[in-house]
Amino acid sequence: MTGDAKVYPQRTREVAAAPTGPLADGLNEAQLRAVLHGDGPLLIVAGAGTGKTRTLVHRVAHLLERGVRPERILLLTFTRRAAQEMLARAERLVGSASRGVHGGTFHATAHRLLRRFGTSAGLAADFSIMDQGDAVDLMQLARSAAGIAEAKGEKKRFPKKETLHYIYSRHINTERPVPQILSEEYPQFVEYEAQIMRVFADYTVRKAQRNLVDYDDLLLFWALMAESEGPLAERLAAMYDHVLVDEYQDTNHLQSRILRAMCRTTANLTVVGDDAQSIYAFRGATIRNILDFPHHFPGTTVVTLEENYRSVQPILDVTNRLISRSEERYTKDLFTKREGGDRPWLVTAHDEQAQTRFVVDRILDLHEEGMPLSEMAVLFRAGYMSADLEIELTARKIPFEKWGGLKFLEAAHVKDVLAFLRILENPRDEVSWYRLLLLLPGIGEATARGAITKMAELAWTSDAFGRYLPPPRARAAHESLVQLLDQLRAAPSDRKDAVSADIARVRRLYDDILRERYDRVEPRLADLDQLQNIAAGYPDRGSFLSALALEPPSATQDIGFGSDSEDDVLVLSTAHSAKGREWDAVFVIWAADGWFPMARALGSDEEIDEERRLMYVAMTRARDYLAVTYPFNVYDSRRSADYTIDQVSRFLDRGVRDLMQKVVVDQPQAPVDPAPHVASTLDLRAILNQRFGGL
DNA sequence: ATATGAATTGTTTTT
DNA sequence: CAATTCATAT
Repeated sequence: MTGDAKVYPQRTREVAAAPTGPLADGLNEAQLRAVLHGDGPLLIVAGAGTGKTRTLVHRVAHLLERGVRPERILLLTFTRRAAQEMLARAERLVGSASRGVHGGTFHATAHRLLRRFGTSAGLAADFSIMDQGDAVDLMQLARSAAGIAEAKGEKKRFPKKETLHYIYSRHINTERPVPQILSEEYPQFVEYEAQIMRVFADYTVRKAQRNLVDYDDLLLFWALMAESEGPLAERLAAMYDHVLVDEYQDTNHLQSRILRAMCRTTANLTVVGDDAQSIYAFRGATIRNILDFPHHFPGTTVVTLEENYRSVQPILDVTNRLISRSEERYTKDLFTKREGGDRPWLVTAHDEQAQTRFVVDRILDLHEEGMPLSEMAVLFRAGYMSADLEIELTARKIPFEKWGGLKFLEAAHVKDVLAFLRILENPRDEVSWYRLLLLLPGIGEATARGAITKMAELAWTSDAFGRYLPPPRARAAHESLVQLLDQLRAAPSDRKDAVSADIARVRRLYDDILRERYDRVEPRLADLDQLQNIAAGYPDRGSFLSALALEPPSATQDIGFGSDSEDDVLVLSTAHSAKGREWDAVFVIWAADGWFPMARALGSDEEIDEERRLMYVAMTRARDYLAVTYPFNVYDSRRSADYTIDQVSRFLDRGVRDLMQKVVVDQPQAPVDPAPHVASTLDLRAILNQRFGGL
């Protein structure tokens, strides 16, 4: 590739992907060393755009050609999408021989293993998986059951359910004791240590009683099984001859324990990662994993990939300097043979609207020059920051797709419907019962609790709810729910669209409830239609629910049905969701201090470093064109009626800025005539007030 | 005990 | 800005 103008064939994505051909073809010396590495631990330190995925794919292909059976290879990736993409590319190299390679996320793999071996480790076979929201709900039940004496007048400082869950999750994922987490991160809660521990104990008991497994359990149970003594652990360790892990910098301590246990006999572990792109510390990930890898696995071969195939040199100059401000890292200085290219732009916009206008105008310019929309992306720190842009794009009829925003599985109405399916699958699912009962007219907290207690007494048999006697005002609702559940249980489950049909039945009852409870009814109903479509792709309720918990379809477009009318779409994405992707042109917006880095992520040096790496990830997504923008005046709704003057992000310090071209965008066209001042005695408010007697 | 309406509040990132 | 929490009426 050169810096010359590109020719865009219909489907650029394929062209941008790896050149295929004979195995060794098109690989540089370092990549080849990694691919051909024999047995034993291998650490590939791969900078952004250095062909990390390609190397991993080729290595899988190489192992297969060496005669390793596909089902004895485990490929762990960060997202399911990444796994699929790699396996597809491997297939292009070696054909169908690659089918059968096990691939997926840590969580999905844990799930598979637990379904298969969990019963030998004392786990009930039909457990359900809780997503984060469910876990928080359950934590709330434990929290209120603990009867924390929250003196009314006093500032009740006991942590909220979300915080409790977060602390619990950190404890599992980072393996630090709870008291330590409290004293280091939540000193204000140290005094509640005893109660917090009690809530956690109760939470754990509830999970067991209700046959529920949360995300953290998936990893924890896998680790415990694999590390145990005896035949089960041996079986697990003998399952795979080779384990390969992508994005290793984003794994946590628990995950590294799992890997050590799974590879204890062969030590055939390959990990790929870039410490400079570690952006998941909030989830317990630690760059110690990648920095200490050679120590954990004696005899490790380290291969460093430094040649960048993605970006033009001026972009690399900027990103190299940006990341050089980080402290501890494997030093890599990325270089490229790609010539030409413009220096990245640093755009100071007068305000948010000017920023939006600049981005949209540039996108249209580039598009007119022949760049497809699908080769451009706009990146930002947090989902809500694209709101203004989305409005403008819609107005100008530019098709776009948003990643990592609102997930419709988290929408209340979708969770409501799923609650029905869940109690069918797992009648003991207290969280879902509770949610569902509260939906019914005439049933509130107290009644719901009573019903659940009664059902527990009746040992959760399928007719337990029918035998519960509701108070008179809830009669009708109880009756119709009993009927619905009977119908659902009686429905044939072997039909192809059984799950979808279940949802349709649920909606005969639920749609009316929805209309009552929520506004913006139409889009919500559309979501439910969408849910039915997704469900049609699954053979049965159980697999549908598990899949949903582990791989939520990220955008509605993700779902594959109907709405892919547009082929050439612009991508809007959070920096997190953009990881691992690349585009010809990238816009990083809201690069103002307090927004990127976010104000609330500035607590410690570690957090600031992580924010810097996040910006590094965002900027290194660009191949040919990069623009970083920030608005100067921002209307801050929190302080009423005042503008704040924003500073450019602290990461774009003097040295970094020197490598960029500075552009200032004012208000090029005056926006809609700002209220022509006409003297008038008309007072609209007063007129309206008089109408109602002038209160 | 529930339902409804008002106030408030706090707002990342994801498996 | 929406979702949660809080207070009040039924």
